[in-house]
Amino acid sequence: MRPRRFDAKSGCAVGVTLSVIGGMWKPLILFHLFAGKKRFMELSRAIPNATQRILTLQLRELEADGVIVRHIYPQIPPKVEYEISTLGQSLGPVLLSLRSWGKQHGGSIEGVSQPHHVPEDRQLNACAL
Amino acid sequence: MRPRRFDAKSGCAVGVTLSVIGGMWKPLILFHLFAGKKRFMELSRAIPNATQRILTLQLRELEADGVIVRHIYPQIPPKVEYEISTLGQSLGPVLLSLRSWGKQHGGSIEGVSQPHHVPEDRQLNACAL
DNA sequence: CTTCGTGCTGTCATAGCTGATACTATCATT
DNA sequence: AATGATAGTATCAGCTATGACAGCACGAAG
Repeated sequence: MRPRRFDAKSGCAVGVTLSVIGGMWKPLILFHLFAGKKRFMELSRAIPNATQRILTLQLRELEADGVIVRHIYPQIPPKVEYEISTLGQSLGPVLLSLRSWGKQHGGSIEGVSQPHHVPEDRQLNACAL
Repeated sequence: MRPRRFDAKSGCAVGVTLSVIGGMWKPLILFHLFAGKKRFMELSRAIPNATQRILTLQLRELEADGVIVRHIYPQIPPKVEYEISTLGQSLGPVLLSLRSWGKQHGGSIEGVSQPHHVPEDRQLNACAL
């Protein structure tokens, strides 16, 4: 009775997938990692609106779900790289599907079509997804 | 700055799509409606774990997003039918994509693979999606 | 006259997700 | 000695989604 993240509780396969990609920043992270392995601070800079704490949490969840792999280099200063796993690769088409629907029909959705007055610091966030 | 439901805040198209289908019972509702138009109580009986209030809210959101259409028959007792809209039809492939990924890889995801002690009344919820 | 069915709506409560801010350890650089 | 970089933790707080429960308006059925 502990709703794991999203709606895995639905019990259906759709819920499973949503629980994996359904974090506030998960799609963003995934798309960045699809472009290649990245270090923690690279991701942090790429997604400035997510605090480091959130980023850590989301990365841990993605890792726990097996869609990304964490490589730790025991150096000083520490170095950690995140990489899409094989399982993560298989999420590609799903994310593309979600993206293309959002692109095609997003304009029809009210509350999204009017970004009215988006603070400039939020623009950085507007990814090319 | 009002996070509409899910992560439309992400600003990316994926977030738009997730904000549309990303409710606890939205996928379930959508799949039931894909099978044909349904009355409110039919949906309520088909998804017994969702309270009527939640069902109403989710249906309203889906309607606001334009993916379902609500037909009101001014009768006594009232009769309301919900139907997938044209826009909603276009969500079909997306949901199928999500479902097939969940089916294929859901087993690898920990925390989902062990439904340990699912109360029987929750089983009804386990849809064939 | 009381109950039932329908399609909601209102109130209250809770729990999880998210955010801001500060802090840590270690070494390199200045 | 002071600062910075890295990869996070810790703590506190709030928002939001979800849930349980009750009520309502209206007519039909008994």
